[in-house]
Parts: sequence; C-alpha cells; structure tokens
Amino acid sequence: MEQRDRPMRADARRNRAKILAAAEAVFTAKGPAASTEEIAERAGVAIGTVFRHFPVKEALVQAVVAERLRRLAEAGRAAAGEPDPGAAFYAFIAHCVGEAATKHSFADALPTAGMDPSAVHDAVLGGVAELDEAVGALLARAQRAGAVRADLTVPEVAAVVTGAARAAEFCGPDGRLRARVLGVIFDGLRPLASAP
Amino acid sequence: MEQRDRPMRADARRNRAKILAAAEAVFTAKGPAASTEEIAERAGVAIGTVFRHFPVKEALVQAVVAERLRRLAEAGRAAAGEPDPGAAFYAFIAHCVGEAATKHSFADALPTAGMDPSAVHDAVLGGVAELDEAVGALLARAQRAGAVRADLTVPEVAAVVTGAARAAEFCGPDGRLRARVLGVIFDGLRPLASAP
Amino acid sequence: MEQRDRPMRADARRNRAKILAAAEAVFTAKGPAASTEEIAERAGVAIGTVFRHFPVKEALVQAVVAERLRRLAEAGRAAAGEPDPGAAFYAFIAHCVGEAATKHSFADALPTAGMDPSAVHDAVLGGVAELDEAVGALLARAQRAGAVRADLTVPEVAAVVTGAARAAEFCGPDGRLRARVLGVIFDGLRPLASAP
Amino acid sequence: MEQRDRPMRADARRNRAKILAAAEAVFTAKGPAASTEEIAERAGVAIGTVFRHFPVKEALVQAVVAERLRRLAEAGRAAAGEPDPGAAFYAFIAHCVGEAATKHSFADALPTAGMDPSAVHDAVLGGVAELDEAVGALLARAQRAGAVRADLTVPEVAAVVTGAARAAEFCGPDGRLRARVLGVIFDGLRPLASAP
DNA sequence: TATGAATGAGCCTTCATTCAT
DNA sequence: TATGAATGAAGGCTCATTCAT
Repeated sequence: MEQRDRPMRADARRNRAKILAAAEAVFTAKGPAASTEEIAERAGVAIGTVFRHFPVKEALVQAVVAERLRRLAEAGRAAAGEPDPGAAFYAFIAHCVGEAATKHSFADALPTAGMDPSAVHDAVLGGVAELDEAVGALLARAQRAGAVRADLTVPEVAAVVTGAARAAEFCGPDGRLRARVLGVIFDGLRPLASAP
Repeated sequence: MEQRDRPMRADARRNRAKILAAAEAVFTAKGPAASTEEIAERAGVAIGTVFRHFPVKEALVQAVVAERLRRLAEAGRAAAGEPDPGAAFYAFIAHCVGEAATKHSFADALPTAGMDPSAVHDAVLGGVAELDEAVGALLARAQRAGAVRADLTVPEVAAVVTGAARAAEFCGPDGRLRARVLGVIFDGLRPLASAP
Repeated sequence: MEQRDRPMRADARRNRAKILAAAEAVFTAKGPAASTEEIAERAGVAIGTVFRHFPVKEALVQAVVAERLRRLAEAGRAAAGEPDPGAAFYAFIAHCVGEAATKHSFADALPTAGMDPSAVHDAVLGGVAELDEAVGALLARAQRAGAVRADLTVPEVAAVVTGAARAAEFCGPDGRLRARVLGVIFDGLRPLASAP
Repeated sequence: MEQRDRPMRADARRNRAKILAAAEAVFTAKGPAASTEEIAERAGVAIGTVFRHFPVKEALVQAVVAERLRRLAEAGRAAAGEPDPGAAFYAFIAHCVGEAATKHSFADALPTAGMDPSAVHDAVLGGVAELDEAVGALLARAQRAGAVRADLTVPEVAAVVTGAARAAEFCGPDGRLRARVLGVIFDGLRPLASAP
C-alpha cells in the first residue's frame, strides 16, 4: 500500500520488515492488545516510524496476519510438488496447525467466514485467496488419490484446521496429547473405511 | 472466596449474581477487554460494588468462566440419565460446542492444559474438575456402549470439543457449513468402521 | 448534563468549579489549544478528573464559554435597573468588550452566526439566548430614550461588540488608543446628529 | 530571509512561491494549526523543502502574513490614484475587511500593538510599515477632503479595520447583516454631521 | 456495604523537526 | 537542493483501581 509510486527506499523497506517481525513476535506472545510502543522498541525504531508504515494499529495487525497467510500459501504451493498426494495434504495442514497453534490467541485475528468484510484489508483478503487456492489444489489432488473424503470443500478444511489449531493450543506443551488429538480430528477427514 | 467468614448478606448475594450475569453478557458480546464500568452499569450497581466482590478484574473473568463450567457440568450430570449412552454423549458435547462457540473470543479464557496453574483460581479448577468428571462418566458409558472410540480419554475429548467450538465460530453464521464441519470433527470420535 | 439525577456530590461540584476556573485562566492565557493536562495541574486535580467532568476537550471549552456568556447575561440583567437607559446600555457593552478583549484569542470560541449549530452545546446556546435577551432589553430601553439608533437590532449589536473587542485587543496595553478606538466604534451606534 | 547571499536559484524561488501559496490556502481553510505536511503536499514538494525555506513553522506563518500585508499595501498604493479621496479611502478599508474576514481565524496572526516585537519577523514589520504608509496617505487625503474625521490617526484606523473584520466574520454568511454592521462601524469614522 | 468521584499509568496518534540518501 | 524516512515529545482519552462519603 505504501510502495506504489517508487519502490520504497532501502532503509525504509528494512525498517518495515523489522517492524513486521517484531510485531509478529510481540503479538504472538501477548496477543493483539500488546502496545505499539513495545513493538517499536523491539524493532529498534521510534514509535513514529511504526505509525509511518502502519498509520493505524489495526493496519499493523492485519499486515502481520497477511504476512502469515502469504507464508502459509507459499508453503502450500511448495507442497504441491511432492509425490504422495495424501501425504502432501496432511503434512501441509499439520504445518498450518503448528504455525497457528503457537501464535497464542492470535489466530483469532484470522478472518472468519462471518467477519465484516469491509474491515478486512485487501492484503489479508489477498492472503486468504492465495491460501485458499493452495489448499484447494492440495485437496483436489488428495481427493483424486482417495486420501481424503470426496465431499470435503475448502471452507470445511479451513474450519477444521482452525479448530485443530485451537485444540492443539489447548493441549499445551504435552506433545503426546497433542498428537493423539490431532490424529482424532484428522481422522475425520479420511474417507470412511473403504469396504472391499 | 468472599463467603467464607459469614454467609454473606442477602442483598450482597443478589448483587454478586447480578454482576456475574452482566459480566457474562458483556464479555460474551465484547470479549474480556470490555470495561468493568460497563459491566457495573449493566448490572445496575456502582463500580465500587463490582470491585468489592471481585477485587481484581481477572477475578471477575475467572468467576464467569467458573460459572459457565459449573453450568456445563450440571448439564453433563443431567445427561447421564438419558437412555441412549451414545446419543447422550454426542448431544452433550454438541451442547458444549454451542455454548462456547457463541461466546465470541471468550472461550480463550478457558483454562488450558499448559496454563500457569497458579494463575487459575480455585473456583475455575473446581469447575474444570466437575466438568471433567461429568464428561468422564458420559464418555465411559458411551464407550461401553460402543458409540465412542475405546481409546479416548477425557483430556482428548476436552481438546477436541474446544477445537470444535473454535471451528464452529470460524464458520460464522453459516449454519449449513457449521453442521458439516462439526460432523467431520465428531466423526473422528466414532469407533472405526465396526467389523461384523 | 451531569447533575440530572441527584444534585452531584459536594466535592464533585467543588472540583468541577475548580476545573472551570483553571480552564478559563489557561485558555485565556494560551488559547483553546492549551493542553488539558495543564488545566488539570492548575486546578489541582488529576487528568482523569477533568475527563470525568468533561468527557471531551471540546466540552470543556464550551463549558467555559457558556459560563462566561451566563456571567455577561447576569451583568446585563443587573444593568437593566440603572436609571439612565443610555448610560446603562453603553456601560454594559463596554463591559462586554472589556471581558472579551482580555480573553486572548479566545473570543473566537464564541458562537458565530455562521457556525454549525449541531456542534454547539446546549449550554452555550442557552447562554447566547440569555445574553441576547438581556441585550435586547437594554437596547430597547436605550432606543426609546433616544440614546441609540432606532434601526439597530440585537444581532447587529452583538457583531459590533465582538468586533470592538477584537479592536481593543489589537490596541494592546495602550489605554489611550483603546479608548479612542472604542469611542469611534460606539459613535456609530448613536443616533445621527439630532435634528433641530 | 533566505535570498541575501546569492539571488536564489530559479527553481528554489518557484518552490518558495508554491509553498507560500499553499500555506495561505491551507491556513485560510484550517487556521494556523494546520499541519506543515499538508502544506507541503498541497504545494507539491516534500516536507523537507518546506523546512529548508522556512526553518521553523512560525516563519512560514509570518511569511504568509507578510505577504498578505504587502498585497494590501500594494492595493492601497493603487487606490491613491483614484479621483474621489473619500471613496478611495472607504473602498480600500472595505477591501481590507473583506480580505481579513474571509481568512477564517487567521487574522489573529496579524501583529498587534501589544505584541512582543522580538517575536515578529522583519518581513512582517516591513509589511506593516508599508501598509501603514499606504493607509496614511489615503487617510490624509480623505481627511483633507472632509470625508473622514480629522482627528483620526493611522493606528486608530488599523484597529477599527481589524475589529470590523472580526465583526464581519461574526456575521457569518448573512450578507445583509454584514453590510449593516460594517455601515454602522464605518459611520463612526465619518465627520460629525457638518453644521452649516 | 454501596456509591461514584478521583487517581494516574498507559495507550494510540499527531506533528514539528532532523538527517541520511 | 530536494526528498521523504526517522525521531520523539506531547496530546487526548481510557480504564483498572482506590478511597472519601
């Protein structure tokens, strides 16, 4: 949104990246209510610099979300190249869960089906679209391979993954519990035991 | 916490109840960041009264959570009397999901396996224990009846239900989507295709 | 606006008065851009107290204006009792000028004929009405006595007085200059050279 | 202030003019509290360029004032050539009022007799002197022609005009009211009804 | 006990000014 | 010289908490 006219000065781009990284870390640790001041401090810039890049706090929050969505979409595209369609799909959604689950109480900032669309920045909508497309591709391939229930759609997968992330978070650091819970949830995605 | 010494005057008990009800409503609508002042107003008491009953805001939040846990446990105990063990179990967890999913962004206040235990009030721990016990009874009965996977434990069910609530919330007002998603997740709890 | 239900506690009323006095002093010295913090300090209260009484800065500004209008109206009513109608009128508008002229750049906060009425608080409108009425009475009596041009109306007098205040302010501390200037302006209000 | 050493490059002079024009427009619309950034934007230059020409915001404000004074003086000199001395004088001060009154809340930036002289830039003082001289010439000629009271001096006229501008502004968009009010005020400048 | 006014730390945001590019 | 990013001191406002009534 800021770099339309000319490509943005090198130092500005560096600062923007530092701020985004700091914001991701701080929001992850304390939720989106964390103070902008703390983010600036962590990024090593003055508070004014944060507001120059993100004129309103909400813009920063959404930029972080968009960034994460874009990273997930990227990973999803990469997964499309793997040989085993089923393995690719399940590995990818497990990756999504892992990413989201560590982001304590921040996954809530993710756009939800029922959210006021006018409040969501384009960058986030773009990220969602990218991710949906990547998931769609993986899903279709896995369904063709018979590794996933044929009647599933992308929104359903998105909801299940979001829920799984919350469930994983609920488990806390107990890895064993987490693994079993995710196993149970993902089992629901598998085709019913194919009869002979 | 307040009623140890003497039984608490009748009007005081009434106020406490009004405050809890107001807090539940307000937190549900706006999340735990809602101001204490607003809760007092809705309860029809002065702000000082709220702080007399709950000396710190966190205490109020946890009291609301404890209250909800206790209500769920109560419902769970009631469900134990129903004839069909499987139906009783699934109806109950669906009820839990419905309760939690409507409480926008408030389910996050639920205690989590990995949470710092010293930060959780006794009332909440008590509620958790009550609920765990109720769930345990329903689960055992359902497992005996072959309606639920035999290897499931209470913590796993708790995690799955929490995740399912988040998934339902993610679906927004789209009831059809929500139903399908919950169907998928709960399918994971069922025993694998029963052989002949 | 705050004292509707019950009469407002004694200490609260005291603080409100202290704040208004401090605000008048500070605004007078530095204009309405002066910081609320400074007013709080001068009033000897915490910043939160100022915002409890005047939830938005603009409310404080207007309250001060309203207060001054009410005081002027009061003085106007008192002047109505004086024996010489012409003297009463001229003395009163001179008083208005003196009041307004010392309030450095703050007279600008006075409502103006062309101001957006929805932005003006009721208290100010009430003050204006009160003042207009008092001026109207003095004016009519002076006109009947032949001391003021018969074709003058209240809005015209108001505009002339406002302008005279600005002119007086322009003169700075030079009392002689100020007196001559006001003499010139007020001369315009007198009936034209009385015919034989 | 900037052009002493070398004559200033052509583009620099152009920028200075653009900035002054933009500042006049913006200050007129929003008062001197308008942000320097907005002025830069409107002028089509970067913020740094504004501060190169006017190292402090106050310098920009005063430059605009000086500019306006110089323009008024220019108009005054032009008026000196008109045939009717009285008409020339009254038309000119009406022009001054019109200029000042439309500059909402900005006329306050005009230097005042009682202002701290060290805070006023030379350019403004120069403008004031120029304007005073022009007014003085018009005034003297009009007095000789018997169109203006003989005892009036330039500072008095200046004060009256300033006040008239404020009065006009007070009238808002009501042109009829404004005309009557200015008529009243200017009447005070006329010689008393000349006896036979 | 209840009331609600007072407190003050902290938050988001703006903007004059500086400085690296 | 021009550019525009960075700085950081305020400023307005909120809200959990305390305390006099």
